[in-house]
Amino acid sequence: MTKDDKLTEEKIFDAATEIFEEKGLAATRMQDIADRAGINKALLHYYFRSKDKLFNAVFDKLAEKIFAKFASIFEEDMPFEDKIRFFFTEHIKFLQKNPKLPMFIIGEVNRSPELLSKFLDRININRIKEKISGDLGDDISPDVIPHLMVSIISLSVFPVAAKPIISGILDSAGIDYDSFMEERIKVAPEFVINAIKQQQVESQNKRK
Amino acid sequence: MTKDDKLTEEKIFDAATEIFEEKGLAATRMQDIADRAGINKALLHYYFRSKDKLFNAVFDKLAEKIFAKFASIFEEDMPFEDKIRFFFTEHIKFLQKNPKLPMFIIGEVNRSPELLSKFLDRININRIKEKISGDLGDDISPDVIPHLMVSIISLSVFPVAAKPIISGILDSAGIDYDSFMEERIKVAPEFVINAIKQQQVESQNKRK
DNA sequence: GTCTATAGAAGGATAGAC
DNA sequence: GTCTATCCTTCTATAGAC
Repeated sequence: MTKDDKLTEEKIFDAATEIFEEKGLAATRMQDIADRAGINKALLHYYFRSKDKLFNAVFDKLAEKIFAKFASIFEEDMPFEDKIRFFFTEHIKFLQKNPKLPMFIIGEVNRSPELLSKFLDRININRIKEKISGDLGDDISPDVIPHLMVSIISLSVFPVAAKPIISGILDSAGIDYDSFMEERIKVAPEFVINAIKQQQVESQNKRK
Repeated sequence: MTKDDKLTEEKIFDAATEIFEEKGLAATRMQDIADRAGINKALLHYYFRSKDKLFNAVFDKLAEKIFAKFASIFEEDMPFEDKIRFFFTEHIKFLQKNPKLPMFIIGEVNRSPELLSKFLDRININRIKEKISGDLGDDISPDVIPHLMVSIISLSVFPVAAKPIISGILDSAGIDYDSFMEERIKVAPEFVINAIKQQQVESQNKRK
């Protein structure tokens, strides 16, 4: 494979990534990808054979991207409250740079759930669960740890995934979406930390 | 319009609703709608002229449906903590009955943001903001009320919108999705209530 | 109002020249 | 490796018989 091959293949792959991420598989046209890549439609098939194969290559790459950060963050060696703050900072900043990514992944997995297998093995939920459980001590029941995890993800992903709607509603109240998300980097972790603290307080009161 | 007209038009509309909600505009085929309605493809055009017009009729109906409950819940006359509990109970139960609805709305609005105008006027965020502000008193800054609202919506909608992914991840940890969501009706409101309580405690400590 | 048949457009994929 | 031209399937939409 010569250097030029590589360049063309990359141009196609990058263009496909942008358009698939934006529109999803069903609404994407091979012609649009060719146009954005600045090459001919036939070349798409020369390099990737079919629309499906090109899509799968793109999906793999993007699934890799979105789950790369996840697991590692809670492995860090720092106080739990700082982990929460660190997570929201890193995660929201990442999502701001890749605002279309969550909806793309959720939408396509929704359409064909077999795509799940492509990244499920990347996530060891029990490992994370134990980590958090160890951090939080006996005042938090292990049964609510999965809820805590889902809550944290919901709080950081949803406002980005539903950006057009949230943005529209905020706008109607005179609030700028971007400023709102900047605030959120601070507000969201404190929300979570407060909920956990209060839970611990109540749990200790009961024991007395 | 005779009685039979009405029946056929409804059959088409209902079939279209199911399929659009499931697959979205781009992936939906008129033939699939005709098949599910048990009638001929030509009839779709007889009653709704074009795919786009049929889609818009369906979208209007579904947008109406998902936002109907929203505003009213916080108008209820009860203690704030009960409002939170009431909201999650009602909202999660509603979403369990309509699991495809959030992704449909978010996905289609994402694709063409002009759809937003169809329901934005239904939501008076400042009205809700004032209600909540009144309920919470001075210990919660008015600036964080929008964050609180977005957090509440995130916590209830996201786990349903991302059902295939959440379900898959939970499954790999031996947790059943439906049981998880039943728990969530109780866990999520307590999470929010705890966060607010702790916030109020800290705010009062500062003042002393 | 409902059907069959078909027009007409769009999109994925391939053949073949260079 | 890249292009033009074209095939073939799929899909929306309409014409016209009943």
